[in-house]
Amino acid sequence: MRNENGCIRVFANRDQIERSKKKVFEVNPSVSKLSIALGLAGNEVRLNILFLLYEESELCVCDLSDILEMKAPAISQHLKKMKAGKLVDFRKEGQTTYYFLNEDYHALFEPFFEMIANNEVLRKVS
Amino acid sequence: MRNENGCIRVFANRDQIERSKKKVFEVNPSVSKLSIALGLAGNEVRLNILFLLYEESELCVCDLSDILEMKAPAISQHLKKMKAGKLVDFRKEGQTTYYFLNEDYHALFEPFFEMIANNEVLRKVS
DNA sequence: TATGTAATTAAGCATTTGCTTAATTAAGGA
DNA sequence: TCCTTAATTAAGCAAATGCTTAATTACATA
Repeated sequence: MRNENGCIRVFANRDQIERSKKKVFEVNPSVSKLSIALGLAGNEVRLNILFLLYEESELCVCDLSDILEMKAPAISQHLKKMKAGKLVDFRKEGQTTYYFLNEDYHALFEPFFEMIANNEVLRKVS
Repeated sequence: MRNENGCIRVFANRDQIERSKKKVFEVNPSVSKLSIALGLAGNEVRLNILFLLYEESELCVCDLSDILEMKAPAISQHLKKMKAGKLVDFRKEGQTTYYFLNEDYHALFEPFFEMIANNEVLRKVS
């Protein structure tokens, strides 16, 4: 009973496999969207940026550059990615660009930001 | 007023910068841990695996290979990373290895899994 | 108009990621 | 023992990531 991926076993739970395949197909839009958002948040620099925007409401590139002690282009490129993913939005004031959290992602990630603020992320883990 | 990262402005909010720098330093352990976890979950294949383990309680490499229609080594390598990050754990039964969600990460990601199950992740976004 | 600042974009590069195929390890059954 | 199966590991490689410095754009102001 070989399939195209090399698994051969006789005793697979065919119902479970078929049910799961259907499920994966159905939820694909959600998984796809969420994996992009989590991937963007899943970088230490970007998570710091998101957390700082959560705490301070809004910050400009130069602020973030000062706070995180990184060069402006590096910060700008991270913000560009998060802007493309809609995690953050911005407003311009003169030559300054202020970034802030997108409302939906603010809500989505708020529990994580609160955990970070209280420094209680996965206390039990490693 | 140039600093080492090239930002020059006179009108920076020094209090805000200093307060934020201190905060970033303090919460670093949480941010670091969480960014690793989110980075692991922030991949479409791995998020599918985590969601499937949430839905089915446990699955072996061959099951996941069948469901996701990917070769066993690819699945195995993803599981290896998540095992290293403690997101998943496993038990052996004969020559079969069953993987399941780590308890703490089950709790941490449960809201996301529920959103996926109901296909209601960021309905409003893009 | 000329100069300086904020931000972005471009180009280059080392590192990481995620797959592939092949080889290896380990367990079960004839 | 020999053969099959489950899983992992190794090796190779194309693509993506994340920084750097340099160049460019846009705005403010002397």
